[in-house]
Amino acid sequence: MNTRGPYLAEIASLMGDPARANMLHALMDGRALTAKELAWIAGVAPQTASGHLGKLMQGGLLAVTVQGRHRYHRLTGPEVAQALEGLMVLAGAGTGGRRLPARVGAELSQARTCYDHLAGRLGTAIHDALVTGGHLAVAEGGYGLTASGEAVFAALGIVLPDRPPRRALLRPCLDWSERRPHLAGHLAAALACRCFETAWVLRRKDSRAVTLTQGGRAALAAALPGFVCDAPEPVSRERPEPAPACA
Amino acid sequence: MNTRGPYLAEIASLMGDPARANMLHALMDGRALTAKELAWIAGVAPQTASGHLGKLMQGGLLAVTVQGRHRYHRLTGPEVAQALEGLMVLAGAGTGGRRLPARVGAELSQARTCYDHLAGRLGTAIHDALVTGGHLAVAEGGYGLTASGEAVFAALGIVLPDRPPRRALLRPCLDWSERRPHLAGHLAAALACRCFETAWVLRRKDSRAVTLTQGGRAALAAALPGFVCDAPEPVSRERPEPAPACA
DNA sequence: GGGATGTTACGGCGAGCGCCGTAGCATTCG
DNA sequence: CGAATGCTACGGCGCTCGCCGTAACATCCC
Repeated sequence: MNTRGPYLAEIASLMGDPARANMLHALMDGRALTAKELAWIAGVAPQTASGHLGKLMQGGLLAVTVQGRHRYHRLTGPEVAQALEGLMVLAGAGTGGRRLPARVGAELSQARTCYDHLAGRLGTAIHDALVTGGHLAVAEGGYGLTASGEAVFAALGIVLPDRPPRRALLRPCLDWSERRPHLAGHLAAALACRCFETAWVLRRKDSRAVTLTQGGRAALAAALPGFVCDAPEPVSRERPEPAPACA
Repeated sequence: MNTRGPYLAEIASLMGDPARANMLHALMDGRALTAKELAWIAGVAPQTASGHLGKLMQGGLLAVTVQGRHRYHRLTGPEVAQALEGLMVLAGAGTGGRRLPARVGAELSQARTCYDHLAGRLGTAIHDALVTGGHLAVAEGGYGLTASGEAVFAALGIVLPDRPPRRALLRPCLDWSERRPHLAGHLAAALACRCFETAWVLRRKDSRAVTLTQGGRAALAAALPGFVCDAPEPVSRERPEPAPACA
């Protein structure tokens, strides 16, 4: 008989409430937010949000770090983000595609963060350039780097871990807007981090959408021959944040 | 603001009902079942099941093919199975691991089907042997084969498609029980199909668990040096089905 | 054609749960 | 210390939705 269904339903129903789904979606960029921020994002009162957050924590989807009178909530790990992405692939295809409100959809699918790495056309462009350049090798739990690949990351100013990290070095992650893989994993996170540090890529406020600057485009193309990303300069309605701290 | 949350919640809540989750879980082996069978699996009356199936179809998760007075329901595609697997990774980790009822869990995590390919320890063993043998190459939308890899599949009696199929040739898929990747994609499906044809692997009744026979172990090891799978011969409580038809 | 089977449509019952108001606890700041 | 802020606990309201009984329709078998 079917013994796993109930557990599956337990997790899915946690994500199946609009308020909770909004919260989880907002946390997919890997940052930690307070209960009040999440309440605002979900469009409910703080008391309601508190209840939701409790359930999500009990379900193991969220972890919390207390800092003074603030409680910062974050996804417990990349698996959670990946599960959410898997659902968004279906939500995007949904009843037949055209469900993204035009502008927001365009910005998000152009370039965004996915948990702690880059996604959207930008993310898949990086993936494709590394693939066609022969910089990736199939390794135990995902991708590894060839010699030329190590050179590319060195040129980008990213130091490779001397010991293989617990988390996979690089790993494909299905992009819900492009329906093709982008790169996740330790190095993908390091790359995203580097991009924010150097202001090659800028975060936007209240959105997972990000912006590739002209400098960033040049820097990536220099270190990574074959990189092309059609992302246009932003119309800059709301000005992007200055390079934020990078944990 | 957050515009994708609602769509995400819509899909997740479809999976968030125990009855529907059981149905989806049962369909993850890629076969098509009738409404009555699904009703029995979910433990509800046929009328109730009909309602659930209607919702799942409207949500785009299920497709139906009518055959006489029977209506066969199946997942609309591998994306659905992958989204479900993503959730099962979380459900397995859940509140802390030990949630699988011992025996069923052991059988399922030993070897099972995942939509249309092999998973569990068997699936990851095949993946690992191909990786360490250097038979896989990173390709556009997933993995490709090296020359030696093509030889392996030829030795297994699998003909490679002469034109690249729409679906990725090979693609890693996170295994919820092993928490490591196994192989999905066109060739993985072909391999599973071949395994059932030749009775290298036998399906079990009413379960996604499968059994690697001695002959299968020998055949895989012969074509794929480095393949080791600790799967024991089954205790054979319920005898496995004879090799079923393979679409 | 008549009965059996598989499936869907409708309606009412009941429970679960999301929502917020009030209240209480911890932390920070003036 | 007292006020303000962030968050959680509790309780009641209201609505949704899962469930099944009855009924209707289509298909198959004899």
